[in-house]
Amino acid sequence: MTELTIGRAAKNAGVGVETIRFYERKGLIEQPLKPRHGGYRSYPIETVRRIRFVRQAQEIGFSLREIEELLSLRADPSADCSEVRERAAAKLEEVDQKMAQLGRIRSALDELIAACPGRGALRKCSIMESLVAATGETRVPAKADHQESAR
Amino acid sequence: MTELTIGRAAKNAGVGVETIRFYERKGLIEQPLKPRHGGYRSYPIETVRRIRFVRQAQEIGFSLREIEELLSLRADPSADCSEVRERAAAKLEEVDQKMAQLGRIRSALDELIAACPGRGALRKCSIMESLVAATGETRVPAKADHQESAR
DNA sequence: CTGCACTACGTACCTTAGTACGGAGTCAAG
DNA sequence: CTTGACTCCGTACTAAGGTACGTAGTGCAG
Repeated sequence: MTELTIGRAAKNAGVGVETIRFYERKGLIEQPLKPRHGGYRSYPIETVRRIRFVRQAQEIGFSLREIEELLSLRADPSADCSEVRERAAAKLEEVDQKMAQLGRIRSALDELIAACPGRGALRKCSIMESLVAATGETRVPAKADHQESAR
Repeated sequence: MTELTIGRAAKNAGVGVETIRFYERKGLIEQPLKPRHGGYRSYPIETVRRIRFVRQAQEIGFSLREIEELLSLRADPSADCSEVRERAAAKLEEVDQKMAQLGRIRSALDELIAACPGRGALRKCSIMESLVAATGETRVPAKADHQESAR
């Protein structure tokens, strides 16, 4: 049997026991309400993977709610796929936006590092300036509010 | 003059007025303690850009504390660069890790979408399965604790 | 010169994501 | 068959990141 107690599962997943119970309450992982050994929870390694996924997804800015949405995406051929496709496509969009932003910050950091030991007059000195240089300045109207239509 | 009131700055940056005050307290943006017009805060468009940066960085999983660290990176040729370089390199590392994870999720979503309308037996049905397939299964010891050395 | 919108400041309150606690039951090595 | 480690459950507490609120002071369009 490849089932783990909550303690072992927590250790393997790199979280605390309480966190697992918390995720269970939140519905992020199915609680094993089957009559388990002496009233103790028992987890398949699958659940450990799931918890790891949750943590990794958090690191890149997904909330638990969003992660639940991700995890609930299932391509069941017997169900109507179009809805799942749509939701998956929407998530993909989000992911791509995150990648783009990450890429901008990455270039800015690169530039910063490159500019660092350069002698002579530096133009790009901070992340902000590198970003502006890298993205071509997002225009700020600075005026033109006062009478707004949509809220 | 290209200075904005807090209300205009907030609108331009896409946040609430209270959020700007909050960021000021946190030290994320410099508070204009210069004797501004009638006791009112006044912001350069630069600050609006900064706030936008904060929001974008949050979207990809940086905390306000980390964002402050990012923003404080400055390649000043007159200061000692090595420390800035080091911190920038560390951040770059973090960014790359985020990108990798984002990439994995992206592939999993791609695969999910591709698998969706396929007739016949589906093997990869959920994000988790696509991920496992994409990453080649991280081994879980499942045993070998009970007597641990390092904490 | 008046009125409404905007601002200041401080404090209180909210949500998200855990963490900690206490008392009672369970397991298994010795 | 005892004892120390582990688990159960419910409730309480934290920290981060805002958001709202009340009172009082500006600013400017009409």
